[in-house]
Amino acid sequence: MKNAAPNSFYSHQYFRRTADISATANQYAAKLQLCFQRGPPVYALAPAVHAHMIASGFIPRGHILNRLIDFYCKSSNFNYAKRLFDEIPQPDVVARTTLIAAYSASGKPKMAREIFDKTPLRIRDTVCYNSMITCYSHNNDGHAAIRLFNEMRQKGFRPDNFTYTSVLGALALVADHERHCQQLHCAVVKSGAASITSVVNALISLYVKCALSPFSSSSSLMASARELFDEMLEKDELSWTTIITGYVKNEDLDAAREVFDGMDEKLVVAWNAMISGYVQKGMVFAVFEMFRKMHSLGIKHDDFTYTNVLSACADAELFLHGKQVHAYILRTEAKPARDFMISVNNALITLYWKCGKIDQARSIFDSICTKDLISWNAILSAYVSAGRIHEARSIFDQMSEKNMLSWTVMISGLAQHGLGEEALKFFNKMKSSGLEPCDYAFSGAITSCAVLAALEQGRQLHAQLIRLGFDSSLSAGNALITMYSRCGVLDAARNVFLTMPCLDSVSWNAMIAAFGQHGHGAEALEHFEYMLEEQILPDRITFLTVLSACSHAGLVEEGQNYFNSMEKVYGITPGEDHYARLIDLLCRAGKLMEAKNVTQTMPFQPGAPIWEALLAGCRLHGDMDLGVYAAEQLFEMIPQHDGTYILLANMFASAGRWGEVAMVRKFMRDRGVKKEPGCSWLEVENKVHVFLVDDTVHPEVQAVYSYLKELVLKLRKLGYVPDTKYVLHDMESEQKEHALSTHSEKLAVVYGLLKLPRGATIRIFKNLRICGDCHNAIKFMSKAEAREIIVRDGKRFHHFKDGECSCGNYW
DNA sequence: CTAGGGTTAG
Repeated sequence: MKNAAPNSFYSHQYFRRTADISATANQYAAKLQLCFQRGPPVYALAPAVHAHMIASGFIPRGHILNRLIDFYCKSSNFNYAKRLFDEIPQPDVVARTTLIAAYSASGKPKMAREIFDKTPLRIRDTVCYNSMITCYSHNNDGHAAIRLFNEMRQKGFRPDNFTYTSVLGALALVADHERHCQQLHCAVVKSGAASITSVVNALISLYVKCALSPFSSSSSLMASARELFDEMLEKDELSWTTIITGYVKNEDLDAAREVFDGMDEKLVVAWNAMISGYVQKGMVFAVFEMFRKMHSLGIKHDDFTYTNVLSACADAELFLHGKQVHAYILRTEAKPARDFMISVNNALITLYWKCGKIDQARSIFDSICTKDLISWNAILSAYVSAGRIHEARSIFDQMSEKNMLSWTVMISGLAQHGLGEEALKFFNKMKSSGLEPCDYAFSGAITSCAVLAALEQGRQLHAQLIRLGFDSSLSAGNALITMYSRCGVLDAARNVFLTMPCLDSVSWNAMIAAFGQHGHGAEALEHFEYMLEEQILPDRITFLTVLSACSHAGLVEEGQNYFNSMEKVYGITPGEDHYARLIDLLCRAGKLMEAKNVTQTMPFQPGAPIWEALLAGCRLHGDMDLGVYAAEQLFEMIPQHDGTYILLANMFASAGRWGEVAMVRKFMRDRGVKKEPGCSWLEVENKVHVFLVDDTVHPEVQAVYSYLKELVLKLRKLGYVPDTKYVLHDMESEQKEHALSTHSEKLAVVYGLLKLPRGATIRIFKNLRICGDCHNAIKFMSKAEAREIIVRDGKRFHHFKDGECSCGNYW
């Protein structure tokens, strides 16, 4: 808050003391002038001054009325200002310019233009043109601003300092090349404006903006900017901060710091610029150092300083530091000032939720008197990030104004919590509400397609993305890698990965996970090594994907080595999820005792994921005793989870111990645990077809059953023998074979064979893990029908071709 | 009445 007024200004005392029923026009003018000098908060006093005028029967006209209108505009009482304006029979150019500026500030260039066009040419002046040019520039329409500048000169108006400064700002919006800078630089010199400080400042900021463009060399343009700065005859506050922020934006903090250190009187703005540079680079301790130095030098922190420091704490999840800063603010700032610090409160909401304190974030939110859109979006993100979707929805519904971010937060939040259909509904609603989705919104929608395995829809989104020019977006690219991979098109995922202009750890993690899920362990590990070569540091997720990849491909030793290197080489302490994957890795290789040892030597008590991995390993290798032990632990921890019962029953069934199988099933019944029914689906002609186990719902299911019957006879001739140990019920063997033939994945594959054109790959998705007999049968189908069949089950992908599966029967 | 610098939401 610039020039914050003393507190007494918030009461009407100031006016009451000087109030005089016979105040003259000159006295009112003086009073308003005084308010104007005291800074922005005092604009809010317009109603008080106006009330006094009304009470004393004074009718404001001319200059005084204009100033009153200006004050109403600036204290966001715009509607009232407009009413006063409309009552003037023939408003002069000053009144009109005031309104143009107000429309400009509230992002309504069309309304501003309307006032401007209705202003007769004979009363127009340079200031009026300046306002309109600035309005275009503020609303990102550089070309319109430049057109108006040319028009103004054509009509004989002389540009002044303000004009040049504004127009340079507008030119910066459209210029992105070194050549532009040089041309404009020449034009400024020719116009004779090159000695005006504000014009040179604008020129410097033009060089800075062009330096940020990917088409030009940052260092040479910044060198030119610096030359302009060094040669300036009269530098003002803005000259210093423009060059400092220029360096900060171009990520040259050392150069910024050098200029900063050379300032005699360092302004708050300059401090804030430096701090924001350190925040963006994640240099938290440099941020704190600057914050403390300001304090010890007696330079007052303002709301920009606070928001910067708080966001540094939020990014680094330094909860205690953030809390201390919060306490410091409450101690230091006078109470009335707090209402003006909405940005600080918004930053506090973010601090608290990023540190996992959702309810504290909520109480900050509730304490804000006049919440803005950022407050609402911040609390929305808080609930979404915590998976509290219900509360998030209720916040979303309460919002009177929503912008792109509000929608995007909802879309990506729903997608990340597996609510793909809902997310896509929001994406479509957003479009129909007239908002153009940004690349983040797209990445949420694409993630939903990954969740739903909706390949066609995902492809369409990809096409739209390219049309809108978002194809170089990092977040959209990362989402596409995952989407194509999870829809079974590994090649497309790799193509996206290869054509992305830059990659971050998320991109690498997504690609490594894709190779891993498709059983390409070697490529996954190869990409991990490439990632290191590219100097991208692996994170917790990287190791989860690497360990999974090793597990899926049976690379036990490699996996163990990577696990051991986590802490030693990369300083990442393995969490429970990492241990669960290590155990999974060991179990699959039959090293059950080693896996059990890990559970005993781990630095924490084993939880459900650990026992689940162990139980799955015991089922695979028939270790009944250890399996039962693991299951008992799981019954204690998550008694309602159906997976435990199924794994245990499967384990007994494959050993032919039907008594125990029946017992497990009785347990399930007694405890009211329901098995999630098997369900498979595939896309045919852009429509999703779902098959349940023993399906009777799909309209064409009879044709599927009869073709399946035919097919099984054919497969038997090739050597297929139904493996009835995968049927959990104890029944006659013929019945068992029938039960096998109703599995949803078989139905879906057969539907694909019937409906998809010859040679087209069949892509099936299943909610649970694929059953052993189906796995075997589909191998035979791929040979008999000469088809590539890809099945994504609950854990991974199986590529069937020529009677073989990419998983090597190892899943 | 008009210009140019620093902040917060994924």
